[in-house]
Amino acid sequence: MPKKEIFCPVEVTMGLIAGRWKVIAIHYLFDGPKRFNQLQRELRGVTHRTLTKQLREMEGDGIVLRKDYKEIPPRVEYSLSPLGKSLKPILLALHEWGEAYCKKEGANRIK
Amino acid sequence: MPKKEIFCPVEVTMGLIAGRWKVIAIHYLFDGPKRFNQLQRELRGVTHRTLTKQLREMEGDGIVLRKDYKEIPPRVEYSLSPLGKSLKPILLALHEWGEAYCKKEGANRIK
DNA sequence: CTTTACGGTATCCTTTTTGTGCGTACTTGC
DNA sequence: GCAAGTACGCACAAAAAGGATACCGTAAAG
Repeated sequence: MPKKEIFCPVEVTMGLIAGRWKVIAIHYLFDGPKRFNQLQRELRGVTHRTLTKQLREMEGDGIVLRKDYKEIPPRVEYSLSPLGKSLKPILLALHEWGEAYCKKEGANRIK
Repeated sequence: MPKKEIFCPVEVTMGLIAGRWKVIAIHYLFDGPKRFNQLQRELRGVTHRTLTKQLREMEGDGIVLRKDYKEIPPRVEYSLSPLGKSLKPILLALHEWGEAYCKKEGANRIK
């Protein structure tokens, strides 16, 4: 999205979670800390470049934590910060609504 | 967003409301039906082309209704469908979280 | 007679986002 | 000794989103 002045809190939140893989990444991170490649495999389809970018953005926004163990071969763990965990109600709301929507969609297709 | 297979309901919902002006438009439509130009003025900054596109997409997804009065000069009213209105909890969650985030941001800046 | 408003469509262009593929430094397993 | 895995960075390319502008037909206002 191009830059735009944001006045409404709703947009603030959207600005932080809008990103092709962010919500799903957050979703998976609710299971607990994950290593980079583990996450990438779970998200099936992200390239490392994109995943890195989105995780780093979320780190910058304070919703994801990055722990670099400085080992060789590299080991990096991503996890949700408390702020990130506080997104749970939103994720739940999105999930619930999406599920209901899909059911309705299915029902409509039968007609 | 480029095309991508969607497996998770969370993504379904995000796919429908991700769009530069969609959530704010929905926000304003919670006030009641609005005419096109009225909405455009309220959203300060959208071009009519973009607003048209986003409204039509939402119409296609079933969350917005479009009533064309077939008058001259044209009169078209947009409103939320019941499905659109059912997004309220999500909007509220986004709003609440965004507000809390902004306060925290402000607090951090003072440090 | 000109301007303004309405609700768009069509065309072109810029910005933003995401993907592709290569390179890296080092270790472990075969 | 060679491949595979780890967590990226980087240059380049493609795709998608959004914006700028012109135009349309009609009518009311000035």
